[in-house]
Amino acid sequence: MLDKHNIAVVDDHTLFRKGLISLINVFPNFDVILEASNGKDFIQRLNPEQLPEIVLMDISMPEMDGYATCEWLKSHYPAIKVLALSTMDAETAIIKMIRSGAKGYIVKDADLSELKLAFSELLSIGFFYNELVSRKVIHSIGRIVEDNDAISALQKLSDNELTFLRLSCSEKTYQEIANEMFKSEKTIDGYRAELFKKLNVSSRVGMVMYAIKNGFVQL
Amino acid sequence: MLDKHNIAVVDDHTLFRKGLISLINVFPNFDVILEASNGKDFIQRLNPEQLPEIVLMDISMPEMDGYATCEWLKSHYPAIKVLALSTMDAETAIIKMIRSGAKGYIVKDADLSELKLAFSELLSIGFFYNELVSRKVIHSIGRIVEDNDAISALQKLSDNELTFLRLSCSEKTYQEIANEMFKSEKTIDGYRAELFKKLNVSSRVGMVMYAIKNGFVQL
DNA sequence: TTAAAAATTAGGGTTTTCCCTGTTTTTTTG
DNA sequence: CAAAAAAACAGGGAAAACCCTAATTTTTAA
Repeated sequence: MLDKHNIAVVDDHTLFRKGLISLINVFPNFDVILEASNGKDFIQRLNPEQLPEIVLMDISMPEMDGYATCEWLKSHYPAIKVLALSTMDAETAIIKMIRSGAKGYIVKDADLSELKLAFSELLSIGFFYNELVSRKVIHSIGRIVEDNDAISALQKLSDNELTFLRLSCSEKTYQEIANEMFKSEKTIDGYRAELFKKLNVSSRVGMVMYAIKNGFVQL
Repeated sequence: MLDKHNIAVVDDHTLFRKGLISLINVFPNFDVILEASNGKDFIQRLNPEQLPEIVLMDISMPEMDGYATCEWLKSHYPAIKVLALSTMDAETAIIKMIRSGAKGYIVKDADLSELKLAFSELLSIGFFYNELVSRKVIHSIGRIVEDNDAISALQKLSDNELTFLRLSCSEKTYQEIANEMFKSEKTIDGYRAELFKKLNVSSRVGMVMYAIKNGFVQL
């Protein structure tokens, strides 16, 4: 009898999670020993006596998202490998997740063989960067080399910029946003200009779409 | 040996679909006989010799989405019951799907027992409206009664309005959109005004957010 | 405790968006 | 065909968004 590898699955969509677990348990050498609906839930359930080797983790989750959970794991259990799982193939999401310490990235419409491959690679060579991820990463690095504005997407936004960004995803005017943030209109105009640069957009619509695409606001 | 009920599963996310199928096949009296990755694929694979009784169908899919597929089924195989499956609990999505002929609606973070219940109800009483759906529907009807602007969200948009809406989800100016559509700026301004009314918004940002939220554009 | 850096505020001008009202053209329908 | 409805187009004006440059205040760090 071969020893099975322990897997954890963290995803807020119950049906998806249960389905995934059911699929994984069919693999002869993998065993799901832990499931959780978000990062906080996961940390609570994590039993130091029986740690998973691999955590299949969704990015967008309530309470505590994939990025934060990944960061937490990196500092608390660096040996545990996170395989990020997402519908988004947005470059920033992938880069951000890898920066947070994920060892691999797989999209939800991958097929079963790819998931199995990802598990194997994670255990053998410690990471799984498929063609999609490689392409995005190279693209990102390429852009950093040829145009160092483009790190922008990964630059952190200040609290005020973030608040402004969120408030901009509405029908409020900049003036109204200024009032709400107790700042002058000119300050808000500064946030706008700064965000346009950082996010590489040139209109409020572009900014809002960026915010939605990258999960800064939820609809 | 009891006769099993035939199920079809239509979802573009392979991992999710496979997982779901694996889950359903555990149910003793349900059997997945057909899977497809979108509406077009589903219609192609549909075998009149062996029709499913229930189709578990995602809403947002490439090529042909849940609404269109549902409409097609309503006119071609009215006996087949569609159980809409979505991450969105947006009111408009639910209403729109039900209008398209879906007999039930279930969210992806429902639990397994709810899925089973939905199947049973569909077969016994022909529909499954859980508490969530009922609430949304009632809310929607309520709004229609007290404020008949609100049907707006469900009013159809003309082809030009739809094209304009999609093009607006970008950093293009209205002038650029006008050129692209070979229309005068004033005509485009008319589309804008009409959409503001229909979608009940008052700014381009609001319009764009509506479009994204309701799947008129994908990010 | 200063010098440097970052954040906030300002002035002022251009473009785009928004919102009226009304005319002309095209399409639909009795 | 003629009336009605829908679509396209227009003028013009106000508000909001956008985009410079630059001064002042606050924070950071040598």
